[in-house]
Amino acid sequence: MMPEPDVFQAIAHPARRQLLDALREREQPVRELAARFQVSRPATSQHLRLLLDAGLATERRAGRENFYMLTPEPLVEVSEWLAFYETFWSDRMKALRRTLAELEGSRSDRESRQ
Amino acid sequence: MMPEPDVFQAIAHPARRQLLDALREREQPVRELAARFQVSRPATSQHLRLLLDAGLATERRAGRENFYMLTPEPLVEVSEWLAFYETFWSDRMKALRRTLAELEGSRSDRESRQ
DNA sequence: TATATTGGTAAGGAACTACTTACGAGTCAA
DNA sequence: TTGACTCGTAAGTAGTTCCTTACCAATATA
Repeated sequence: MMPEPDVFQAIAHPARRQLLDALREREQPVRELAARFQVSRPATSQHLRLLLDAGLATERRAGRENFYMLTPEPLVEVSEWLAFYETFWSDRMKALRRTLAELEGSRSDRESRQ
Repeated sequence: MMPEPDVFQAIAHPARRQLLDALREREQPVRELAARFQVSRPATSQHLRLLLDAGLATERRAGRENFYMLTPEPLVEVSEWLAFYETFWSDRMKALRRTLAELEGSRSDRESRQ
C-alpha cells in the first residue's frame, strides 16, 4: 500500500476493472471473485495484489477467507486528469452538433429517403 | 483507427498521457513532440501509432511533417466507467468528513496544541 | 487428529511492451 | 540534382505482464 504504483496501470487490465466493478457491490473473498469470472485463483490473487498496491482495495482477513473491499479514492487522480479533456470533448460535441444541424438544414431541400 | 483497441491500455503509459496533454494545446508534428519530452523520435512515433489506433488522435500530413491532433472522444468510455465510482467515493468522502467532524467535536474538550 | 478449504506466493514460460539502431521513402531547399 | 530534414517501420533486445502449476501455511470441519 505504501508504494502506491500507477493507478492508470492498475485499471488498464480488463480483469482488474471487472474485479473493481464486482467490489462496488460489497466486500468479497478471493474464492468468490475467482469463481465469478472464470479466472484461476492465483491469477485473481495476483490482480488483487496489484489493486492493493495501487490503493484501490484493502483486505480484511476473516478466518481462512480474505475479504477485499473497494477503496476508490485513487481513482480521483484519473478523474482529475480526465477533467481537462471533458471541456474539450464537449466543445467538439457542440461543434459536431452544429455541423449536423447545418447538414440537416441543407438536406431539407431534397427530403426523400426514409 | 478501425481496430479501436483498449483506451485504458492507451492511457496507461505516462509517455502517452504526456503526448495527449501536449496535443490539448494544438496539433503538433512528431519532431516537436519528440523534442519536447526527450523521447526518441521512433519511440514517439510508436506511441502516436497506438493513440491513433485507440482513436485518441488523428494525423494530417503537411509536406514532410505529420501533424497529430487530439480526438478525445474515446475518453468518454473511461469517463463513463469512472462515473460509477464517483458517487461511491463522494459517499466515502462524506462519511470521512462526518467522522472528522465527530473527532473534532470530541477534541474540543482538550483544546491544546496549535 | 486427520481432512478439506482458502489463499498467498514461488517458479517457469509465452506473449507483449517499449525501447534502440538502421534503413528507406517522401519532401524541401540550395 | 544533391543534400538535409521529417517520418514510419523493420529488426533486435531487455524488461514486464500475465498466466499456469506446484507448494506451503493457516483455518475450519469431521
